[in-house]
Amino acid sequence: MTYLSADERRRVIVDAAVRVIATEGLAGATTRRIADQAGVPLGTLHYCFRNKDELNLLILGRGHATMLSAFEGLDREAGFEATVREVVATYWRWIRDHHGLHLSLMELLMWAIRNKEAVLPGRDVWAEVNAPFGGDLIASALAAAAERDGLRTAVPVPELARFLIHRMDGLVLELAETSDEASCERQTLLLADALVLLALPRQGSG
Amino acid sequence: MTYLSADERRRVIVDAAVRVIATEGLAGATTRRIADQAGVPLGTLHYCFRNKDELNLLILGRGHATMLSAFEGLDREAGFEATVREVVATYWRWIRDHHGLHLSLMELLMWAIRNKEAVLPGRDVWAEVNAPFGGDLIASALAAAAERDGLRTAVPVPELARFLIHRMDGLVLELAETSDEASCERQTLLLADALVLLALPRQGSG
DNA sequence: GCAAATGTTGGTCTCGTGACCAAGTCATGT
DNA sequence: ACATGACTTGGTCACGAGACCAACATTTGC
Repeated sequence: MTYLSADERRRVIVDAAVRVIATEGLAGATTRRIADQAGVPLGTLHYCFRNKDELNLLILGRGHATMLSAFEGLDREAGFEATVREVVATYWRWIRDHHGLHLSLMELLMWAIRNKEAVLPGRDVWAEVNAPFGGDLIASALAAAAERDGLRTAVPVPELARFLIHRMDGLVLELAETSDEASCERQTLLLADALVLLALPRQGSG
Repeated sequence: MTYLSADERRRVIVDAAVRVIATEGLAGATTRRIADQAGVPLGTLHYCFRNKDELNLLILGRGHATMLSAFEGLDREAGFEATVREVVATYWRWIRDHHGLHLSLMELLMWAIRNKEAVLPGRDVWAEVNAPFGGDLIASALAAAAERDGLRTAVPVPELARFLIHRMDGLVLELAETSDEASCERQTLLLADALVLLALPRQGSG
């Protein structure tokens, strides 16, 4: 095994861990299996990480970062409706192509929620792990698009972003349960429609 | 310990298991803890259930049944919009008041998905566990309400029902992550609005 | 080119925990 | 009193986490 800096080695192990957890689930992602997948002895793993909690958090971070990268190709010139549809479609494609991983990230998220205090005493797991992703990227993309259109949305953009993100969370379960890609894809179209309708100023109310 | 029929004993244990899983999570719901909570020795638990998988499935079923009962008071005379809002509000109240349980049910669901073949070889976990709940109850309530209004929805009612159910799934995570009830409640209002907008026949398209 | 720091190996040990089972005991109806 | 079903006890077996270690390899600074 080649010589790597501890940082590089950590990267390699976390990558392997992401692979393991995507296929085996959180419960099946034992330190031994991860070490095995990374091609390093167990001792190395304990040399690189204080404990499994630390590793888990890094997996969560890496997973979200991977997801983030799916949104890099977003068209930053498009109008509001086009942007909504593009974000939803991109998100959907990512889930479809990585649903094992996304499911596991949800398991990890639940784990983090349940072990908040033990894992990150006093800190806000959610804000730390997710805000850079959902909170910023999607909300700001939508806000910028709305601004380009001179659109003052009927519902605040951050609320629309959360609506989008968490409907997609539901979709992960839906896909895992039914394995019906066509139906799930139809749901994403529905979601895009809904977001557009919610955003447009309405006749009836303010 | 009093003598009970095996069926009664099973009921008691499943009840205890639901309590344990709601507070400790799936990983923390060990046979020992469950037996402890039920006030029976560990052996009794293995006397009553073939194995833990069987118990898990029963917990899942009980959890969903509990949830089902929240919808018993639905107004079966109301129109479409009122029914949508009532279903969403009822669902939301249940989640808010039982979010530990709902979170655990999602963990169990993931477990069932990952162990499909081992647990229910050949059978469809999802259809068996969830269809009686979401698929039937909510979809049929909405369909009946639409019919009362003479409303031919722009989107098929079953799709609206799935949209509703899985947006609520996302909400469970959202609530667990943020603990921000007010924000989550606003999201439910948004969801109801979206469903109504999606259902109404639109000007632009067919 | 040498020494010190850093990373690697592979193995072992303990500790806790989890699922599960076999053989026994007890209650209850007949 | 005795058969049967209901429960108890005490254990087995497997496995994961985490810690430790002693020798070995590779860099890096000097």
